[in-house]
Amino acid sequence: MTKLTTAPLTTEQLFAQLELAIHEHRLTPGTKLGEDEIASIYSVSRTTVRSALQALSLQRLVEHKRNRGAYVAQPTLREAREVFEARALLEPRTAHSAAERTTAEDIAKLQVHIDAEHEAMAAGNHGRALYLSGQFHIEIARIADQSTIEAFITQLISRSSLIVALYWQRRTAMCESHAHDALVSALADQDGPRADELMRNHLLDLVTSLDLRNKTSAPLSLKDALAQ
Amino acid sequence: MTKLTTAPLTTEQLFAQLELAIHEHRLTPGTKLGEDEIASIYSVSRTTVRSALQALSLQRLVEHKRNRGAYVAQPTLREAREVFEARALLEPRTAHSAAERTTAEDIAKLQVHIDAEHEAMAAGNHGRALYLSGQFHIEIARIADQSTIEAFITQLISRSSLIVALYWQRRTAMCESHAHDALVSALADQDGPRADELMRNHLLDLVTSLDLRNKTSAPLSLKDALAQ
DNA sequence: GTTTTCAAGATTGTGTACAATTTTGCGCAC
DNA sequence: GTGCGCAAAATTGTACACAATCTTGAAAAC
Repeated sequence: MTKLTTAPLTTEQLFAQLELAIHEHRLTPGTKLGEDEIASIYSVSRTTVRSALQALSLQRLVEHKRNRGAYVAQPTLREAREVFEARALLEPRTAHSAAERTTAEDIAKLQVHIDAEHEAMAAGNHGRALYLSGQFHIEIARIADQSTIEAFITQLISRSSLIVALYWQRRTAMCESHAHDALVSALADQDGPRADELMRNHLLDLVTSLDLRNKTSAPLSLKDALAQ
Repeated sequence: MTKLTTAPLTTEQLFAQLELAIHEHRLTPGTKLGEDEIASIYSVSRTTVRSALQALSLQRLVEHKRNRGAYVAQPTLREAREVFEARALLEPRTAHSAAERTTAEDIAKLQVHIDAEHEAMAAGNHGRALYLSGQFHIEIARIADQSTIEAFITQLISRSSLIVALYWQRRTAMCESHAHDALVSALADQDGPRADELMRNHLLDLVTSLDLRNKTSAPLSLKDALAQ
């Protein structure tokens, strides 16, 4: 997108490009990620592509089928529930910690972030809005100053993006960052318990806006349905 | 060790070998992991070695310094605290869930595990005992049937092994798997709250058996001290 | 007409070679 | 004698080439 230089991408840069594309739903679950294809698109060698794909695989963003290639991951219903259970375990407490050490700069940063979210929404760029919405949660983890938990949450956010792509029921207005506004308010007041509670409810809202009920089977990619 | 076949190792196998060596403290924090060196030891190409090292790096078991090579990670005091805070957040609840769905087979498996721990301790094989002690926690996460959280705990256990290597104060008897016995008992009774409590205390005991107090600086590797 | 088999094509997994960067050792100046 | 600088050696990062495995298509047998 914003890549105008002809300098060859490094592994980390390619990783970031692919990660962003997945976050913004330009790459949807089940999409095959052919190594030669990506290599030619970005003008890098397959070695670099493989390295980036392995990293994405360890973050559970792509699934590696032995001798069959890499595909954008398709979290099952079970995995989807697991991801949100893990988030429910980690994020409220993290928001609590974050509130207790929020600085004025943090608030300013979050406000800018939320403005960008609103802007993306207004522009109808749902992919961008979703990405920013996720980054908001990561930002809170960063404020909590817990890099280990932040890394976990980052992974969970990424996977949540895949889950949204698969199980979002369109009738609900997903990214109403109303909840984010309230969270910033709680953080500004350094009100740990309120931030905890708000985050807990926010996650519950997220889950209910998804359709995680048992379906007999939900093969969203024709290709995959035929493969079996 | 038990590698008698001349078949070339695959990436995952090499990863497992190195991971185990780190868990068992045969590789200690700060050790340089030269690519050519490992490649010749295991008779594989550097490609395979790099792949395994990248995977270990993403699990935070090795640190990759750009153009300077891979080293067995040296968690800082701060990281050490973070790891155990994350464990305190994840494991008690996971033990709670596990207790509610423990089967007879699970108990049998855990009992075998504990016996192996005792045996390794009796044999004075502390590395092995430490490894098994970690596996016990992972096994509980597996019983809880939460693969996502299990993956997180697995990583935290691995890093805990590094932390023990760095910050264990020898005067305490580390791996007294007394606590493990009690946990198995709680699981056998399907007593969730008790398992939760036991796990919480067990983790507290672990932390206090480490020396995570602030030191002005704790450069455990001469090399690293000189490098700065 | 359907099923099975086999070969050709395509794609991934691994090994090797080259380029870039860093480290290191010696020499020289001060 | 100490400090700086440059060149040689070593090590990592990337690109390329080959081997192994899987998919695909058609042809032949039933």
